[in-house]
Amino acid sequence: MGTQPRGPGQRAGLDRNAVLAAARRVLVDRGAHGLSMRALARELGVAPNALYSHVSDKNDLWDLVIDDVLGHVPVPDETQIAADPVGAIREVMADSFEVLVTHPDLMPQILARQGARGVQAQKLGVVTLNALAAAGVAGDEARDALRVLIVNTVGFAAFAVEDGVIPVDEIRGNHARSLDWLLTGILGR
Amino acid sequence: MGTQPRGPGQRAGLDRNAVLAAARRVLVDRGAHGLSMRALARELGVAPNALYSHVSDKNDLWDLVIDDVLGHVPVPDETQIAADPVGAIREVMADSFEVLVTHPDLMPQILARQGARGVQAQKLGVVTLNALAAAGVAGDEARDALRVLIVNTVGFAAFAVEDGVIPVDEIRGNHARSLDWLLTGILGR
DNA sequence: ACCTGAACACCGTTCAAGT
DNA sequence: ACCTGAACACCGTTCAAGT
Repeated sequence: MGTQPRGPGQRAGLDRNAVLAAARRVLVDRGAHGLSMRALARELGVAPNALYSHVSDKNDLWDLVIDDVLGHVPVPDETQIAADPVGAIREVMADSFEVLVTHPDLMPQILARQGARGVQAQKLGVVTLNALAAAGVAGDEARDALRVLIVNTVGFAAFAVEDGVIPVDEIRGNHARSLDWLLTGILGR
Repeated sequence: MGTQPRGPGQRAGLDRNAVLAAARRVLVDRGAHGLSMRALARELGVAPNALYSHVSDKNDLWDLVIDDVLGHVPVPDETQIAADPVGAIREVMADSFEVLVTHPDLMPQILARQGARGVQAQKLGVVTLNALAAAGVAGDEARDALRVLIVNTVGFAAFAVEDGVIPVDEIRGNHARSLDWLLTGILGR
């Protein structure tokens, strides 16, 4: 729409939030594979290196994007956890799977950074630990259980590659059953 | 060692096996991240595009490398499976974890191709299904169980990134415990 | 502080040509 | 059939300079 090219020193009016918003758009349009610094700059109508004023590097961008995605997972409230802790755990994991499976090509990055350390990720971790405690699982066992549940859910989401031979419905079913099995084991029958 | 540069038409004496062997070397030296077509060509003292005579593309190379890695997992024999099927399952998964954790940065690729379809991968799948059958799990349930066990094992191996804050020993412990829980659930207490 | 231009050291892959 | 040279369309990141 007639955006004039800028010379050196002319501002584009970017900030960390605008960069994230653009990253979201590139992510849904071109997938995680297509989310490059240069493609992101193109989306913003900006020189590639301009991004480094708002993001320290691509790793920082990944952290931003991943926690943004995890922010879409609904968090069960305390009364719900108290009423049905096991149901709450099942729900968090099922909801997480649904959100994660939207971007299966993003999951490798999540696993490779050991489950994401962002604000949203930690929030999900805390409520799951609370639910486990309410279900009678605490201490080392709870930490183990949380990690197993995360690896399982992220792993199945990663398993659901776009051009995959296996339909997502089937993988969703696998994930649900794995949840049953894990909870049986964790809760000690 | 005085290797003369070749002109067009001069053979380098490559074959699919030599390419794989070089890929193995690059993989241990520079990691999965450093295993590029160009780096592989450099290792072989050959032009980058020369590889396309022995490998259809990089995806094909990944398939080759992944199945090669999986080939290092010891396969339990039939008598062992018959004697202690559950122990055999536990052993295959633990052994797989040990082999896979050697190249944690390779695991994202494995998950993204839905568990590897190579010869070695299928062999491991068949013996695990046999062990499940011997333990009384068959049909759909066995197929589900196999997939859950694979996702869990590959997922934990992916979780063990090199520069990770979490030591491998701890992740190995998590994996062992997750195996217990899963088997408890799968075998119906 | 926020941006551009130019550059560096990379990628995967294709196409034409040589033997 | 197996290889090289050259090229195309990309990467992430840094450095100097402009306002």
